[in-house]
Amino acid sequence: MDVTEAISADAEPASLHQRILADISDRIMSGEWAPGHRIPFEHELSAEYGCSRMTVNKALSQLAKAGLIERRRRSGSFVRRPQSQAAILEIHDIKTEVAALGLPYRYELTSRRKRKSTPDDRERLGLKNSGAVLELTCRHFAGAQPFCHEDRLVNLAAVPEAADESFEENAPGPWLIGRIPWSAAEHRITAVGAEAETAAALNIAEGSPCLVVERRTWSADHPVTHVRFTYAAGSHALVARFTPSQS
Amino acid sequence: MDVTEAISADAEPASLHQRILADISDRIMSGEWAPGHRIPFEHELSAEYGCSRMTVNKALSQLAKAGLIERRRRSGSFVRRPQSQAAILEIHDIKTEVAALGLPYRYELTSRRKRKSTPDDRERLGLKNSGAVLELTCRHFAGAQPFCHEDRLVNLAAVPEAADESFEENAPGPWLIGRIPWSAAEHRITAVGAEAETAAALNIAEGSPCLVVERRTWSADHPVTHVRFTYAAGSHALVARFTPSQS
DNA sequence: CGCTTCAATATGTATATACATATCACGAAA
DNA sequence: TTTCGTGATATGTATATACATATTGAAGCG
Repeated sequence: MDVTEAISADAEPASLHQRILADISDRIMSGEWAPGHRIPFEHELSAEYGCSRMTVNKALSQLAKAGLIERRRRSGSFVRRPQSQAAILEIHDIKTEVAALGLPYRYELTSRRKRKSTPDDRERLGLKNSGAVLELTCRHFAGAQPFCHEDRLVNLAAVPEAADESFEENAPGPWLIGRIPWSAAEHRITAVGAEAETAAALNIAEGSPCLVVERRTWSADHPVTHVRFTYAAGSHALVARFTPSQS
Repeated sequence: MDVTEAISADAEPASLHQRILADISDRIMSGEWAPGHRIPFEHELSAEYGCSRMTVNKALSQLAKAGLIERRRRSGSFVRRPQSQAAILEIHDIKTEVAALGLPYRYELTSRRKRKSTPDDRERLGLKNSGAVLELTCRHFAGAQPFCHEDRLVNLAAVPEAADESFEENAPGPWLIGRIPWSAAEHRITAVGAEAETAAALNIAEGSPCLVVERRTWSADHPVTHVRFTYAAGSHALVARFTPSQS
């Protein structure tokens, strides 16, 4: 969640604890209360606003969860120095992404192989035991041009139904999303020079710069899938919205 | 942020509302409660757990803020379908990043120019009015090799003190962090082929693939800085942790 | 049959109260 | 002077209660 959620600069928060929260957050953002500053005690704020301590507590607890302040028993609450910046990266469906460009979308399956997992596969999936996996490569087109090359490994132990799906019509990404609730995932974003296979798939010169997004997904501690998306440089940018700090 | 914040799979949450929150979140994650499912009413849960409605309310409110459920008056609370996947991208300080590689860190200022903002500057900063800006370019080294090229624009209207700082010793990033509380930022991650200037700065061939991270920062609606970090491909990867759904 | 009205219901917010818990400061004992 | 204990203090959690508010479903009326 974004945890912070419209924390400041709102028109007129309806509820009292939201107003208190916004007031304090504004004073921190404006620099009036610098990092390290002790904000008034709960009982002081409750007196100031003429409300109960619980109401103030609700506001301060949310500020603490948002990482704006730090609460210390017996000492009070203090403005925190934003420490580890965290950005919220929204991962869009490729189809909608292409649609946003105003171009017609097309999906094409390039290859589909079922096999016993190799050590390399297990490495990619973060799998310990051997088992069957499904490797899919495919292309996503924006108009006539290939937009994205996808190389995906699916753990058939976690998603046995995938063995019965051809993926000639449906891209594996949306198919999996609609089937598996996931609890965790990990992204890795890098730049590479295109290798022969992806260069051919994307219709670009070998060695030309590409953006690579790798994603590993777990559902309840079981590895589900690993996917590597490759975009030609310039065709794609990842955009992230920022939120100040997180615990 | 994370609102979500350690929402599930914890050892043993101390407080009751945290336990309720974790229980529900687990049932959603496991798929037991599919999207659209109506979770028990507050009064039912309070009966089940033998606690007051306020305690249940606290848990459910947090789940709603985290985006896992949707609450509707008179109807109840429903499991939401994760819509836009969002990943939390942690942005680390370059110095600590290099330190994590076990290499000695060095910072070097390449250029420093103060000027009236050009239209291009205003475009980069998202600035309407003209005003003075400071452009800095610098390099971050990991061992003997240049690790990152930084090109930064600082809005002097928002940070006048920056005009008096030489930035020969201190990198502008940490300097700004310690001075300006920010409320929002926007990231853009792309891949490019190195241009002449950055290729020279990074000691790589022109046109070789690079990862570019651009960041625009606001403090209380005022543009503060725009920075473009360029890393040679292979030297750097952005890693993001996933959280399911967000509002 | 369609419209309005109304009451029932679940959530949203706020209160006063209570006790738990971590921590700091001060003073007593070694 | 150092160490230990003890009380004061601010936050953390939970409760029972109250009323506000949005929404739904059903009753009542034209």
